[in-house]
Amino acid sequence: MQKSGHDATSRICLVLAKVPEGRVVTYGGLAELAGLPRAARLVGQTLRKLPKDTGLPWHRVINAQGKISLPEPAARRQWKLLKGEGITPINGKIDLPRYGWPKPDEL
DNA sequence: TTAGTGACAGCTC
DNA sequence: AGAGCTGCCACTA
Repeated sequence: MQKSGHDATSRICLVLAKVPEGRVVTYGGLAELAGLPRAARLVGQTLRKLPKDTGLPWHRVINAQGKISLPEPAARRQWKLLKGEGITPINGKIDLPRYGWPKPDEL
């Protein structure tokens, strides 16, 4: 959303916007889908800057461990949003193989 | 232009 | 299984 459309930020937002409800994507995965392999950290920085009124599903982004990477206050909100979409943590973690996106095939 | 930083990931102990 | 260390990429000062 800023300059043109070939900025890392823009591409990340574009891919993020494609993440369907009830699914989640890892930082690394999102980076890769955005054409920025190994740039997981950049995704974090980018998401962090997103305005709060953004329509992007920022809450569907979690780390490769299936956990929230945000600091406490925000972490709770993210969990709540995820649960609101039907995503329930198992043992405090999200089952990526199950909720991960994209998914080549639906069971 | 160089150095420092971060909402990560992967490997090792 | 959990904690720690290192690597990586793009961004900001």
